[in-house]
Amino acid sequence: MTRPPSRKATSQDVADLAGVSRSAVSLVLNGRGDGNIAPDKQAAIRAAAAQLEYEPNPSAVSLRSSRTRTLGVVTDAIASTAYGGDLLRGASEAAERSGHLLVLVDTHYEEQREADAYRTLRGRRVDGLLFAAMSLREYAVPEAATGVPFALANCYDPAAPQVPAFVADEVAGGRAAARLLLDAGHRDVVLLAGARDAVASTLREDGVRAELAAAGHALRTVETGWEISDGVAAATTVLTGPDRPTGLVCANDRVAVGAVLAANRLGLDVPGDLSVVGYDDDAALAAPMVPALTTIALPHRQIGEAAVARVLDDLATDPSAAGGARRTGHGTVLVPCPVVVRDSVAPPRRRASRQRAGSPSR
Amino acid sequence: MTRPPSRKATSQDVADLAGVSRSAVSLVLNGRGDGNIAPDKQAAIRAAAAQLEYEPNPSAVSLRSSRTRTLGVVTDAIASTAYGGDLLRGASEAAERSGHLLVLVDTHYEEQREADAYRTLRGRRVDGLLFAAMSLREYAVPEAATGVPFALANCYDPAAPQVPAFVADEVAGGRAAARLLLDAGHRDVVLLAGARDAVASTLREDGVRAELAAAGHALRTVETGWEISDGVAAATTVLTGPDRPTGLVCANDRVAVGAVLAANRLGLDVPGDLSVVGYDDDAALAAPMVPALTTIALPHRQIGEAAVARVLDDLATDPSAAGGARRTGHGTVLVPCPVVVRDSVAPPRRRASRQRAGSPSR
DNA sequence: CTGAAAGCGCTTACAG
DNA sequence: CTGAAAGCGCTTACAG
Repeated sequence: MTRPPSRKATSQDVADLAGVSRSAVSLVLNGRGDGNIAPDKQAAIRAAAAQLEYEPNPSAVSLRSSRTRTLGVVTDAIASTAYGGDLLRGASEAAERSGHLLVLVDTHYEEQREADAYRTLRGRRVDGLLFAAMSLREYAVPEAATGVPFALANCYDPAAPQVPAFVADEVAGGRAAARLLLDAGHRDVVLLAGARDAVASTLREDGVRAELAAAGHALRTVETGWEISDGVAAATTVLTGPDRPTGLVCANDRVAVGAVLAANRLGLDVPGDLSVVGYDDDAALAAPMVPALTTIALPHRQIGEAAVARVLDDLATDPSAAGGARRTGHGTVLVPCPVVVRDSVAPPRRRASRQRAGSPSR
Repeated sequence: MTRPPSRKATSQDVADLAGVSRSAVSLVLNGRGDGNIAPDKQAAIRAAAAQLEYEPNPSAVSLRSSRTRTLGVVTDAIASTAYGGDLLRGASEAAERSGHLLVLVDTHYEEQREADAYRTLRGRRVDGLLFAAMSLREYAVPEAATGVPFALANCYDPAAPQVPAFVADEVAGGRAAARLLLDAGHRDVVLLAGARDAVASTLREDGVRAELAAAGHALRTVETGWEISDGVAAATTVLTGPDRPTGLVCANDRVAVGAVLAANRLGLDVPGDLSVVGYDDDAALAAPMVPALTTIALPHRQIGEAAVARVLDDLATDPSAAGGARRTGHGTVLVPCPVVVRDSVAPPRRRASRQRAGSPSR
């Protein structure tokens, strides 16, 4: 009891207090007491452990087990985006449930840092590895990431389709976005498509086009960027041009905000004169927007959860995994995108004459 | 050389390959070779280490040194916000520079999770601890956070002023925001103040008011929330009421976006008819907005960096810190908020008659 | 049913 | 200048 309070108790301290050996302490605290240790001694051990607030030294446990109960997460920039946090949240909750902790390295898109990140993490002897992308993209799994259970979140490697990868079902999301407008009665839809070099925009466009086509309608597409300003510019062009559409599907919520902004500046009301569908369900933008944005959510949290679950599963399945996982072909899994209905979609107003600019509807 | 490639090399492997003892390997690789080990043997050891890609097992090192080279970060929700990422980025870069890694636990504002978070992290024997708040607030340092170097980022404990705390200088930020408008020639300024219960809004308001007062002007204040929709509502009221101001200081960029939205709906141009200053320099909003928002940036990255540097410093200073830090009174440090000039502020238009709604200025 | 011993991989006195 | 030994805290065969 003269142990200074600042020093953490060891199993020896517990053994001394309970009057048993360290082995007994270990057995009991690891649930292998029954049949090995007398019940009263078990109770004494537990009591001593509780009194001393004993927690096994993880370095010692790791040294013995060659497991660190730690998962490495390398991300391209995910800690710097609002919805990236959701992915991390799903991941860390899944990890925590099984007693694992996440160690995060953010590379901010710098190639050099990425190589270092894997090296650092492997050096730390993480039990598994994850690469999480800020937004959907292709990703070439580097050599440094192999030899340990590994999964991809929000990205996939076309050259290594057997690597477990968890991505949003963007095509279905695009279909859902179009369906929202179709169900409200829109026929005349333009897609503010985002940047063409992003795979998400291509996939979403495929979905929107397919759904519209199935209903017998053509789709007009305008390539944009991903920012509010891109939405303003593109929407201004579309809304002042010929054949003004009654509905807009936007590449993401930021573009949708830009579209609303542009509409307002032109004296057009959303959703009265124009319906707008966003994408992402960005917490800072979609719900708080006026009008609140109807949008397609990205299942980032589930993606994070599923990716960690997979790594943990591989770890449990393959006892030798910590030293070099063998993976069999499993491939990419598509996680559905929930539809979030709010206030930016309404039936198209009967097209009479062009709405007069300058009569804001509220 | 028959070592399977999946097994990581140990110092024994290196010693065998170099033909020396493990001690020699340790000495050389830890920079204490000179004067102890013959130069040619040193070279042999380094070569062997490189060839085997030897990396010391961190569990073994930790067990011996009782240092994990790991810092625990508990956050209230920081991983779920865009600018929270900046804080984490600053923190992890500072940590990395000295060979430390960050382990992050996000509590999502759940009290219970917070207690668990500290417990988990302490159980992992982190060398130091940080609490990082998503936005400026007071924070009662819990018992579980003591006994190890500790710092607060983006928050402070009024009951424990000696705890190192790093926060933005919001008063100076508020002054700077007002100064921007004053310098452009505005006299008639309204503050869309955010929620009154937040300490940031109070501090910013003090700054704005002080700067205006020093110039001989009064300040009108409207309490709002923090979201786009709050900005829309408040700005609509202010802009349609008597004594329409020529300049608006907004509690944050989201409110500023709402203010611009409201102005546009009323047919008012920003910055032609109304100047708007934001706060936060939110990456998704400020620069991409149309017009790009002039705003006051939050120095989140520096805050994260400084907090980690402080913990690391305490760790280095106090050799017994890992087991129970003794801290002397240091208190809170204010980090300045940079001014970011973009396009949402202009000189006030000579007040003639009210600008006609419905003539968008571009 | 229980305790003594070995060993995970490292570093640091301590002998030679 | 170098190697053998001890020990960090744990768990798991292995004797008793």
